Parts: sequence; C-alpha cells; structure tokens
Amino acid sequence: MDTRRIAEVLDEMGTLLEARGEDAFRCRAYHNAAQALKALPPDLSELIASNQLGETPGLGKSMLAKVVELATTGRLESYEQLRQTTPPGLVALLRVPGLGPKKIKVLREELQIEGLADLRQAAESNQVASLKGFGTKTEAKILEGINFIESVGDRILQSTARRQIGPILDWVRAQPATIKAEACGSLRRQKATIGDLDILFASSDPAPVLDGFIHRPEVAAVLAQGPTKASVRLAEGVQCDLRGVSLTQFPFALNYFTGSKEHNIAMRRRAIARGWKLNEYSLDGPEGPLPCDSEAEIYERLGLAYIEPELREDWGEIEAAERGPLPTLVTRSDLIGTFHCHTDWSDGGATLDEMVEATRARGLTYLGIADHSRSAGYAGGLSIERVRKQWAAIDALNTKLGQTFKIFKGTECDILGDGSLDYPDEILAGFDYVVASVHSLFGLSREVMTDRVIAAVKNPYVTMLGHPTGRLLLARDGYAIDLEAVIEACSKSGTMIEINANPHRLDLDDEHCRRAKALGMLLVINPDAHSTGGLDDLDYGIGVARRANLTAADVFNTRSSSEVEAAFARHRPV
DNA sequence: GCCGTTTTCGGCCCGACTGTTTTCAGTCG
Repeated sequence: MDTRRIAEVLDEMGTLLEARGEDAFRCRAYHNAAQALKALPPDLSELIASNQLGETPGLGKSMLAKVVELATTGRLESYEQLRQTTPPGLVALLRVPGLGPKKIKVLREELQIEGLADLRQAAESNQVASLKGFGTKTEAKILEGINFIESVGDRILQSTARRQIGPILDWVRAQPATIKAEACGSLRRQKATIGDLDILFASSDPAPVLDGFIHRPEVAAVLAQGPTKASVRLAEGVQCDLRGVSLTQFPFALNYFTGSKEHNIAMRRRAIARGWKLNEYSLDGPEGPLPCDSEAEIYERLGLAYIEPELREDWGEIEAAERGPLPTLVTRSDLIGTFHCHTDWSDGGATLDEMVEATRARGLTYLGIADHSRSAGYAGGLSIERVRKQWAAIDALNTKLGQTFKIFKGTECDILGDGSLDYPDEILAGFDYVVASVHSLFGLSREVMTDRVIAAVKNPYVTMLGHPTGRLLLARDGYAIDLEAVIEACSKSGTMIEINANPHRLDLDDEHCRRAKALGMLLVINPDAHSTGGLDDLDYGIGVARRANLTAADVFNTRSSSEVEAAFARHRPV
C-alpha cells in the first residue's frame, strides 16, 4: 500500500476513535502520524528495509507496526476491527456544528443515536434537550446543523468563497474604525475548496464593525457574537467569521487565523521549545513580549525563513524554512502566455480575435488555442476539414499580429477508449502542440483507464496531458486511475501535465504536482477558458502551483514565446 | 498513542464563545 493511502487509513482511524469518544490525545496521535507520513516518499519499502521509518517523529512503536503492516500486507487488523465495531453513521455526527466527541458519546449512550437520521428524529421529538449538558438551544442548533449539512454540504469552491467574501471584505475595509483587513483561513492558503470564510481586521474599536457586520444583508443567522468576534451564516449557507484585534496583535492573529491548524501547532511547539509562548495575540518570552510588525518577523524570531500562506500545511515547510530561505513561488505575473483555450470554433463563447484581445489585455504575449477534437460531438469538436480551416485562420491572424503576439495551434484531443488519439498522426503533426484529455468512458476499471491514459501520453505527438483525473470538485470524483503511474509515464516520455485552472477542476491537484516536481517534470497552468473571462481562472491554477511549492522555473508557460516554440520543436517526432 | 538532558509518568496549543450551569465543560478554529 502506498504512503498516501496509509496516511488516509490512519486519519480515518483517528476520526473513528474521535466519533467513539476515545481519548482525544490518542486520536490526535493517529492524525499526527498521518501528517508525518505525508512528507515521506510514496513507496516506504526502502525506509522499512533500512529500519529508518521509526525515526520519523510521530511514529512510535505501536504506530510504526501499524504502518509497516499496511505497507507490506495492505491490511491492518486493528483498522478492520475498528471499522466493524463503529456504526458507519457515527462519523457524520462530527460534522454537525456544536457536536464533538463528548456530546456524541452522551447521545449514543443515552439515546442510542448512531447517525444523522437518528439524531434528527431524537431532536425533532425533543429527546435531546432533556439530556444532561444539552438544552433547548443545543437541540435547535443541532437541527439547524443537520439541515445545513443535508442541503448545501459543508464545503464550497474557492471561486464561490471569493465571490461571497469580496463585498464583505470591501465593506470591512471601508469602515472608519478599520485600520486594515485580510481574508484568512483556507482561502488565504488557496485551498481548492473552502469550509468557511474568515476575515480579520485591525482596529482600536472593533465593536461598531462587528455590529455592522451581523446586520449585513448577506447574513441569514448570527451564530455567535462577542466583543472581538462574530460568526454568522450567510444566506448562501456558508459560515463567515469576523474577528477584530489591535494593530500590534494583527500579525500574530493573521498568522494564527490563516492556519493551517497543523502549521499553527508546529509553530507553537517551536515557541515552547525556546521557552516562549505563541498565541493569536503575541509572542512572549520570559522577559516579556517579543513584538513583531509582520508575519515575516514572527518566522524570523522563531529561526525560520518566511513561509508563504499556501505552504502552511505542516508538510515539511517548517523544516525547509529552518534550513534557509524558501524558493520564490510562482506568481501570476510570471506567466507570459497560456495554453488550452477554447473558441467558438468548438464550445467556447468567444471568437479567435476576442480571445487574442483578451489575452493581450491580461499582459500575456502568446495564446495556445485548443478546441475539441472530432469525437467530442457534444462540444462541437472539429472535423479534420475544420481543423485545416482553423489553422488557416490562425496563420492569417498571426501574420497580422506580427512580432507582438503569437497564437499557437493546438487541440484538446480526446483520448479514445483504447488510448489512441482522435486524429491521425498526419493531422496531429500539423499542430504546434496537443493536449490529450479523457472525455468519455469514465467507468473503465482502474487498470484499463491507467493503461489507456499511459498509452496516450506515450504518443510522441502529445505535448500535455489535460485534466488528468476528470474530477469536478464537490460534484464528481475523478475516474479510477493510478495517477502515480501516469505521472511516472509522463516523466519518462517528457509529456507535461496541465494544472487545469478551472475552479471546478483544479486537476492536477497540489499533492500530485509536488510528486511531478520531485520527478523533475514541468507543469503547465492551463485556464481551459471557454470565454474571455475564463482566462482569469489562471489565478486558481497559480494557487495550486504555489501550494505545490512550484517556482517559475517549474511552470512551462513562464517561458517566452521563442522558448516555447523551441520546446515544441524538440518534443515532436522528426 | 507519542514523547523525554528538569519527567519513563504525565504532559500533550490555547483562547473565545456558548449553553448549561450556578462555576465550567465542550466545541471551535
């Protein structure tokens, strides 16, 4: 079993133990061990053989034995037992706001509640309010929480989060009492999906801002309200927290509320190791406070180089920052051009000219067109005849544009069921580049799907693999595929993998981008734009790349137009 | 369940807020 899956098993065990109300520190030990594993290579056999695995902090004697059992046999007796003896619905109860391990234990012991349906029934018949430690408000809150989970789910897309937080953040910033304000939490870390919205502001008088906030038109319900913090549920369902601190507290609070939780814990441990104390308000030594004007200073005080928000997951960034400055992460302004854009030749909404104009307006100097191939009937895929016509149109436009801008002729070519491509070689040879994507037969077995995609990326005309898992965030899981094997195959054949920047996809994900980088591969941030506005999705792709620790050198579309041309020429068969 | 040069037992990040209590436990981030 690979490392990632082992980490998932340990995480699940920790969660199952929590739902059962076991000792909280024991539960955390499982999560900590899972976290520690994420920094290790996908195949543990070498570490096991050389007896080095046990040196990993967080893996004690007992945990080590579990990891070895999983890695070598693919099974774990204690895991299977735990699953068998824990009601499957119990874990869902942890997602109900206001319910934690202790309350769940009471519900289970007193009312035999083992899932959301049981809980709803008990709450609706007022059995919950009479339990010790519960009351009518808790009961009402539980019902509201179940409704929330069952209606909208508990995460939203990053793009949805940005749209919702925008007007609120602008409003907070515009308040006279506000000195400055930032969005924190997983949004600042640019996670693909977001659980809730966090806004932090600095002020010497936070009360009027908090009061105005809870009366905003977007607010559907006030969940909590104190002198420094207010929590609301917005009309669209997501929770939004607003916290006010003083200007001197701001850097500490910004760091704390940006998280991740794991990163914070590691930071606090580091402070403790120096005999200091770190919290959301200050860093304190034995002789008093150690003031910091910025997050960078907090890291400096703790003997660390600055760590960008996107890296704060306790995936090894603290150890890296201990050794010295971290590489400069890629930014939007590093991108010089873009690939994988659609036009109205297939299912895009804009003309070729409009896409060129929009690309130039965004400061880019080349545009790769990649309309759908002929089998993609649903998306107006181009027949060979139409391909030739589009080439002529692009040639004409390129001539008109002269040296100032370059359009690359590409295609998003379907990978057919057997792994062959949707155009014959002589047509593929006419494109500057080829993005190969799966758009059909999602239900193939993992083995067949993996072979199919690997066959396609081995095709010498294929320049990039498009959205490698086909996932649609919060809507559809990716198809079954051995992504590790696909990445390795791409590495061998010199095929790039795209980071599809559409906020519904973000595919390849950050974790596998790290893997690709470790193999020395180039990634390419592709907006998969179907309109001029779709070009702005590049920002989401940048977020994935930054979370994956990618620098400009790791991203293909930071290369100049002439470097791109040379790279295409090198890649294609002679 | 992990960890250790003040500890092999007794800690484990910690502060705000809520609701249910009548001084605090539980949850959350």
